[in-house]
Amino acid sequence: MASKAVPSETQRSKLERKERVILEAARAIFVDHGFDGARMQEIARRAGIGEGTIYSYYESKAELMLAVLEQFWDGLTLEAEGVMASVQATDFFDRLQALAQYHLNTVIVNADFINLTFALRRNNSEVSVSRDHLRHYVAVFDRLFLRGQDRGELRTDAVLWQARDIFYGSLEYSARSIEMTLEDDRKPREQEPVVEQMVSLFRAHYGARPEREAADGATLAGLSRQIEQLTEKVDMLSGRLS
Amino acid sequence: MASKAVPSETQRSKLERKERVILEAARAIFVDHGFDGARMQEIARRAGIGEGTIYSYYESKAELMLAVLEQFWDGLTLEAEGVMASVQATDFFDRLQALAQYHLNTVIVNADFINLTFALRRNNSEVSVSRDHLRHYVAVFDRLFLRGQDRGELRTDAVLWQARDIFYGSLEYSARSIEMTLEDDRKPREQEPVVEQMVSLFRAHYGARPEREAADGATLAGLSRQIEQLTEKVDMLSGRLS
Amino acid sequence: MASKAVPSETQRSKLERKERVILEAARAIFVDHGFDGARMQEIARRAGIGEGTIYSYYESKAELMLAVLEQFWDGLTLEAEGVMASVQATDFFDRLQALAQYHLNTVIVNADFINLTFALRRNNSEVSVSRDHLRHYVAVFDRLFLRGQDRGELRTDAVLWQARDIFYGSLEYSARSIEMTLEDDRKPREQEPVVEQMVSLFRAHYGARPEREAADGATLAGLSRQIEQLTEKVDMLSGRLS
Amino acid sequence: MASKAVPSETQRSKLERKERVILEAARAIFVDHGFDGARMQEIARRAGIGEGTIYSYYESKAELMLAVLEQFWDGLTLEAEGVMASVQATDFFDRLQALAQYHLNTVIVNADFINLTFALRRNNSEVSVSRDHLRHYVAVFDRLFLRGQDRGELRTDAVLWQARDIFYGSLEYSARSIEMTLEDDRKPREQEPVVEQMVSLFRAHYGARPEREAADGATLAGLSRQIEQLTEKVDMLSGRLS
DNA sequence: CATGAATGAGAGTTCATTCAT
DNA sequence: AATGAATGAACTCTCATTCAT
Repeated sequence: MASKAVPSETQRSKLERKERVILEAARAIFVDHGFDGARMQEIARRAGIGEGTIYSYYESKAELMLAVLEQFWDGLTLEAEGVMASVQATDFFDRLQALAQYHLNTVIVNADFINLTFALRRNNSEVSVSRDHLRHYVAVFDRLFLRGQDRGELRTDAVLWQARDIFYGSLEYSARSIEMTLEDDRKPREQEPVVEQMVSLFRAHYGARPEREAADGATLAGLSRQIEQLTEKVDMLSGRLS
Repeated sequence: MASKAVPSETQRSKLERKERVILEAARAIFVDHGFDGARMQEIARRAGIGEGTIYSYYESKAELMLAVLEQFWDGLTLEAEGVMASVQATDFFDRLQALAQYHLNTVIVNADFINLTFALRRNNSEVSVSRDHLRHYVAVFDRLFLRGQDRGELRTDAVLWQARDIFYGSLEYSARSIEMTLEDDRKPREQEPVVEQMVSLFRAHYGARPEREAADGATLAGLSRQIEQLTEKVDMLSGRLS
Repeated sequence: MASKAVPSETQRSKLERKERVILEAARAIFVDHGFDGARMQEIARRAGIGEGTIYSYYESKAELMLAVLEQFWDGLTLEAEGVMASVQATDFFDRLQALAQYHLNTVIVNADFINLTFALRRNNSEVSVSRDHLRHYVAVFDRLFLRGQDRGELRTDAVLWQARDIFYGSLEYSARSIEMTLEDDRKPREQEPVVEQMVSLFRAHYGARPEREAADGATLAGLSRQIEQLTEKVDMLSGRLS
Repeated sequence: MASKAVPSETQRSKLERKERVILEAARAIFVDHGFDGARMQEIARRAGIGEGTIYSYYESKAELMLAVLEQFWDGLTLEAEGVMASVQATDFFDRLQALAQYHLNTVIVNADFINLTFALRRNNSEVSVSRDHLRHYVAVFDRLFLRGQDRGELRTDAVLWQARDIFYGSLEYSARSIEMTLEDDRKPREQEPVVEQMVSLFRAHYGARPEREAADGATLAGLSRQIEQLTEKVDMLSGRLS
């Protein structure tokens, strides 16, 4: 950088490439051995560089881990958005199925990192992925859900946060269960039923019901939502006062 | 002589007490710093004993961690069973609410350990809590659900594993969300709505529906409860303002 | 001791018996694992007593080792003297053969201790067997040799210390060689030839030679013995082949 | 780049020099305190390097000790061969005297290591110098002796292994005696008489006797050698059959 | 006197980080 | 900029010795 006034594009891209190589190597090693179990030497060897070189890209092991985790979550977000973009269907439930499929598989494949992200948030203040990175990921679901409501496919009185918790929570719990049965049982649990059941739960529970009693039902549901919104306002007010 | 052949009750209980002290200290330190971050010296200091003493109770750090984790999960199971035993109601949904309440709170308080349990299962084969310990815990839900089906309160075509995944998965995900809002936001998410929404999800989705007014009745009851809570909040708010 | 003015014979002998038990156990463990490799706990367990008890007999591990070593050398001396006493023959060379046989076997069986004795003399000033104990042992040879000179069986111009060095040194070196071939070779070196060659060396080199035919006689006798041994081997071989 | 692909001669020799420094320091500390008594920290301090550095040259304390011991024995072998090469005389006994002188002095100076070598072979399987290293050393004597037989200076019926055991065994035993008198006595035993007596023993006992009865003696000796060769053949035959 | 649970200093070893080349 | 040899603090675990019972 300092050696030339304007680093050529080649130099810049070279550095960026090396940074990617380091991140990739670090990711592989961190996944295999966890944060404490990973050794910088092994990461360097896998990246095909010297140990010291890592330190001209990242200040410490913790910072490297952080970069890996943030890249991981950003990657997830991009992938999830890619999945949403590539789904032809406009129907909410078809799109939900695609997202569920993607998320379930992702969680199974990357369970280590998802665990690590939250495990490290607690007892290693140095390695704490910012909430924003995590929120961006779940925002994919939020957008899908809100659009479903806008399009009249979902009940308008549905509570977003609950739907979100159910969606991600159940899938992650299922992933863990699936993985545990993989370890030594004969018949491992499959992924498809999990996805299907999730979609059918959403269809039954959050799907709009265009039937006759809609009037009364809608009235009650509407009341409920109004109350909830009011509650929220009161909460915020109370928050400001404290 | 006699003291050797038959260790007196005093001696035996002394040893057992010391073992408990060690486990308790170990648990505290492991929670604070994770497995690798925990120092045996600190555990010893907290237990008020010498470092070497730990090793006459547990062969290694890993074994100690394992004992802590298994004791933790066994404790959770016992507590959950205790909660179920102490709930007077026989109604499935009331009992479910009690269990959800307990689990949500437990998961918030002990998120560290739950994370640790699964994080260690992956990259530290030495510290791997047996599946049985984990299964015993979720069996509490399974028994409750099956009984609900037997009593005709739940649809008999419901899939147990899905219900279980939704129950535990959503609650744990919610707990994580709640905790993240606790860290630095003004208005933390509350536990009660999570529990209530979970119960009402089960009621709507898994509940047997013999009568048609049930839906309305339930909704009205729910509304009533929401209003009550809102009232309470407004009261508190006005209390603060005065 | 203090509890009664005069400890009864029973008490005294009890203590002595326990002391013997400790020494025996210590010896076994020290031989198996060396000084540093031996653990006091294992010695106590083998002696069938508590760990602390050892310390009321010996101040430290080093002192215990010292006691073991001194007892060992005293035992060797007594045994060697016993061998000398039990040999009927008065002929020097017959007696020498008995002593050589005993020493060679002893050195093979107790090589560990002999090594340990001298290894510890160097780098562990605490565990240093007094020279007297060692001298007492070799004095057995000295007396035998001097008597042989007195009786006119040995040249009077022979140098005692050289004869002694050759006797003990060669036998110990042979023992080491024999042991090394024992480890993994098919055909281990035997003890008998070593003893015989030692005796014949002494006969030839230190024996008084009054008669001239003695040389021939001795040679012929040697040939006769060699032929006998060969016959025996051939017999055994032909036995196996049949 | 160039520095990586081809480590300059300077770099290579630097590493080799450091390795020598470590070995030298380790040797000094091991000699002073024995294997278990030696502290890695002290070795590092003496070598003027950090503790961890040792471990990039040797995997463990045991491996370091092994390297020290093997270097020691290889060094002895080279020195002994050097002594043999530098002796002008072709006469067997002159050459033997040189070797005896060298060995006796070596054994006195390095008694620690020789003891350690064999002490560790027993109760520490990790630190066991290969038999080959030890055999190479004694092969110096074997070659000298066989050449003496070829040149007609030594009796052809002499048994090599006995001569070897006597040579090395006596000298080592003498060394030990000399050392023990050094410790606190007024008049220490000297080295020269030991060497001289050893040479004169060989001259008298193994030297060829060109005197008159040579005819008869030779015949008898020849018979003896024939028998011995036959014995050896029978042994080999028996070895093959087992 | 005998015990063995408790101790804690000290051992070998690891590995993130530094820095001379 | 890149390297990897060097570092040494910090780790887990051992075990001779002590001492309350």
